[in-house]
Amino acid sequence: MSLEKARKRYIPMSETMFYILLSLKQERHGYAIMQQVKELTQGRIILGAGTVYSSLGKLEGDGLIASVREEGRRIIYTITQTGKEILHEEAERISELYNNARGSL
Amino acid sequence: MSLEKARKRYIPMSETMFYILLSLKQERHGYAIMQQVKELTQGRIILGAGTVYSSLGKLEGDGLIASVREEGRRIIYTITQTGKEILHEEAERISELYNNARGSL
DNA sequence: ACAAATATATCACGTCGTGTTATAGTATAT
DNA sequence: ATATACTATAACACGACGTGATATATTTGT
Repeated sequence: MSLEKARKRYIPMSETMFYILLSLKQERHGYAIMQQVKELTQGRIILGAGTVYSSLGKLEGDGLIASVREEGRRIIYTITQTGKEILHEEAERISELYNNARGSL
Repeated sequence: MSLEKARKRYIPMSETMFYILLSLKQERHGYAIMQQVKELTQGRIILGAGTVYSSLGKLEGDGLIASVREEGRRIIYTITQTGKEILHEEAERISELYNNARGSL
């Protein structure tokens, strides 16, 4: 899939995709992502296994993440350059959203 | 639909739903919402007619907005108390998202 | 040894956003 | 006056996504 197409599909990105991508700024495997996202959101977001592994498949297929190695059953992923660019754009979108949401806090 | 069910369905809320709900803090009709959202996002979000009117139907059916009156063909909506509460929770969620996203800006 | 936690995979389901098409009134320009 | 663009709402079909459920297997703790 082209970067252009990836951009179209991933902006706006779901909260789930965003947190998975964010957690992969450091190398991690699926199960560790679940724990990291739970921690980042103080337990608000509990990702199910189905969510994590299907999301990883999509993100990898679209070139936003890549598997770097395997450790036994574990498959270790990391974010790609394309993924970083899209994450950055996503952060800008969230910033805009935040500025518009502040008045409702 | 109960408030409890509405909360479950609307958190996390889509960006589209959020902006429509936000724009209804002041009374507005569908077409005016399209323009308001375009303005709030500096042209980034252009809502299609299908998106706006189907979203208004869902939000009204779930009690987050209500039609207050009609002016010819125009149907004027406003946010309800339930809608305000959910909008507030949503703003809190976005705030958390923003704090986690800042490192990627 | 047994239970709980770790770890991945896959399927079916419902919801949502969007493009498209349709319809029609209103305002502006030529 | 008439054509064009803008305003305004409605309904449908489609694809993408998030999730729960289920299955399987390994490892760790008690």
